[in-house]
Amino acid sequence: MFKDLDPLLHSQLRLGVMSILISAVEADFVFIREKTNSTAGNLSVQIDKLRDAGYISVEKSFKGKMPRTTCRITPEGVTAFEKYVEDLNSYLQKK
Amino acid sequence: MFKDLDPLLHSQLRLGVMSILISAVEADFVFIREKTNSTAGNLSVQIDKLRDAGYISVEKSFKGKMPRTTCRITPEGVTAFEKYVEDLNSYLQKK
DNA sequence: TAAACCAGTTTATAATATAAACCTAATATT
DNA sequence: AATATTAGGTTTATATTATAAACTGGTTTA
Repeated sequence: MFKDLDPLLHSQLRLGVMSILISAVEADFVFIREKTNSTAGNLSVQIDKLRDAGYISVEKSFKGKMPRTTCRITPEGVTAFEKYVEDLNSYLQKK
Repeated sequence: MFKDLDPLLHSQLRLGVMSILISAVEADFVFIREKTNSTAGNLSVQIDKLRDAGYISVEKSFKGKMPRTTCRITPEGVTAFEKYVEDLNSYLQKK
């Protein structure tokens, strides 16, 4: 009846990160932090988890002299996100 | 950009319980346990939380000699569920 | 009458999310 | 030129949550 929901995606902040990345080519740390209204510490941890799962790739570079962290969704991330959305539908059928 | 998700509903098991109850007049403990494929202990805890929040009502009776726990969704529960589904949509927009 | 079973509850533990504290370097202030 | 402030994070500690294990009270079966 109900599909198991990917626990990595069933988290408000990680889902927000994935939601941003699925509709953008890339997004940097500060942009994501602002859009998700999260703290840097929490975002840092959640980005690590998404990267460890292979759902996103993370690239560190410099914008001028300042560090910059850029995230992109991977093909596996796209697949996982789409599956999550589909699985979620098993819970949301209206009466 | 993203709506905060009601933490009480953003839980696989509690969402499953609410999903069952929104489309049924009532459902008993055993039925819910089977449909959600959960353990009795976990379900007991999650049902308490939903009841404490006023999202469901819980009635204890006997079916013959055996105890029976029947759950129903409350109007507040319906409202909360509908809001959750709507808020969730802010995360699920497809590219 | 003992063993197994049903319908749960309580409690302990594991997992997770979040915030607080910290780090390194750049820029602005006195 | 020192000192404070800001930027862009990371690490670590704590609070919350989910889950499983153990237990309770009663019932049915052998």
